[in-house]
Amino acid sequence: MVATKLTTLMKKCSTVKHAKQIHAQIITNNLTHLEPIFIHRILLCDITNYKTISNYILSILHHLRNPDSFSWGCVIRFFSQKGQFVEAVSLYVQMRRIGLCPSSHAVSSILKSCARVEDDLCGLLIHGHVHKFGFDACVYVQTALLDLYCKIGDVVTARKVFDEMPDKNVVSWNSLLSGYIKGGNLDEGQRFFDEIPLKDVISWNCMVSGYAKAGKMDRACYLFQQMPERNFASWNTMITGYVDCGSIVEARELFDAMPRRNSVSLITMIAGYSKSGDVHSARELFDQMDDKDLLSYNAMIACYAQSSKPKEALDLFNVMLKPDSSLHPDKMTLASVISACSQLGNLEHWRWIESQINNFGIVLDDHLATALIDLYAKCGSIDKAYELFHGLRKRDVVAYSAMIYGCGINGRASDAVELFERMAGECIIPNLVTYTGILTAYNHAGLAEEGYRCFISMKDNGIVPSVDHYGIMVDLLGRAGWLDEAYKLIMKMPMQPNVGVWGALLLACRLHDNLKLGEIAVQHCIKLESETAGYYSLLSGIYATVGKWNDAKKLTTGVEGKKIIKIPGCSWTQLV
DNA sequence: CTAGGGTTAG
Repeated sequence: MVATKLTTLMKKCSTVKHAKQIHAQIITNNLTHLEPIFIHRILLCDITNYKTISNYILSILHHLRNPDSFSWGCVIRFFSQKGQFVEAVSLYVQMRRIGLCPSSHAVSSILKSCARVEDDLCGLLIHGHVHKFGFDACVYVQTALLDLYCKIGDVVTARKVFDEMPDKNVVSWNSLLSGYIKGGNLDEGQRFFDEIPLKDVISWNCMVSGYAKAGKMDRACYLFQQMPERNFASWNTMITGYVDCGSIVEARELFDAMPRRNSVSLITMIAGYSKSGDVHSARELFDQMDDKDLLSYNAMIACYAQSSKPKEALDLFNVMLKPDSSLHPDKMTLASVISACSQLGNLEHWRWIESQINNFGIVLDDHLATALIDLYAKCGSIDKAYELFHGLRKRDVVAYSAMIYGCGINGRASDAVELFERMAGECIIPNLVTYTGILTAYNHAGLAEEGYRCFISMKDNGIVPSVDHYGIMVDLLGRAGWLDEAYKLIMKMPMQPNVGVWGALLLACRLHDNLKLGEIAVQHCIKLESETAGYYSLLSGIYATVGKWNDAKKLTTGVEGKKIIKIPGCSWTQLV
């Protein structure tokens, strides 16, 4: 019997090529009545190339002589499961236009799609269909409905749906539990969790995840230990929890204690090490991965970019692009790569990045555009940066900060101030980075008084200046010749001044030939950093200017070479 | 229904 044989083959089918062969045989044997079943089977295929298979599935659907509710339902479920939610919704609309009644597959899938894109309007419309087409007793549809209400934040209605369900399975319980947890209602969640008649591993994971996300690791750990069974997600949730509250050591202990690890475990640890600044350990784990996927590369490249290692980030990006790797970079990859490029501040990278974006068909979103704004601004093309900035869908604190800093380093202080004020007008609270930008702008323009006023106003926004902000201020006051004020500011610092702060004062002393403060500054500089040649050179410069030739000579004897120190708020300054 | 990734400074 050909039909039986083909059905068996379809069950085993796992590639597009194979599916097409079977499909051809169905056509030649005139077995088109099998096609709805065929679609159902192919949906079970585990095929990695979603794009190709999506188009193929659609072409089958459109070539069916009589596509019925079942066929449509299968296809809609396929798109929903593959994360193509918008496509799924559009297919549902098409199906309704033909006048077909939706199957339970179609309705539950479309509810899931609405939930994922948080489209409450479409969701409410489908809620009507649930009654209209008689799915009040279908546990799948009802569960999808209650999950939709959880996802759009309406737990009360979700509870109502739940209470009216004639049948409930563990997924229904878990969905509502997840709704309570997501809404931050841990106590209510715990009470509900205790009521679940047959808890599965997901019920437990959900509860553990709730405590972990709230930073209550003690409670999460207590539950974790009581779990009757654990899967990858259980362990990975705990690791994420420890990483998020900065306990990288505990995270690692758990990671090592896992009976088996998957790529999520490794990526979570890599991101954790990245956050704690341990690039070496991150790379060690990355190298241990057998099959590195896109997300592993993204995590490692991001780690380098965030740890001021742009060169390494770009090197790894190039490894990823090797012809045999078949990995296709996405927005996440490019965001880190752009960040790396702008750290290098090299104009050549600009064109290269643009070609990469085009090559890989990456569509700019606000995140990526913000990274590009930074790149353009650092390359001195403030107009291009502005162009992108105006094109943003939503301008957040990061975008404003990048733009303000960009104006600052390009000597456009008035633009920076205007942006800063417009930002306040939009009720966006500036953060530490924003103040670094605006103070840098004042510094570059030599606007000491305005800069100082801005610095003082930081506390109005509840921002505590960091040591770097003090560095910029000392530089700003010092360059303006207000050396005593700069020194007083250092004395009032609530934290230990670093070499950047004292270096800025020393530089200002050289600029204005202030020997008294210069000697103090240089003492602190050499105490904080043993490489002292540059500091002594500066001091000897002051001695020379004020005519103390002997002191100058004493200092310069044995001192050779140049020293580069970093003064926050200004560019790399080479001191001779 | 549970677990992993991006942008601003230094």
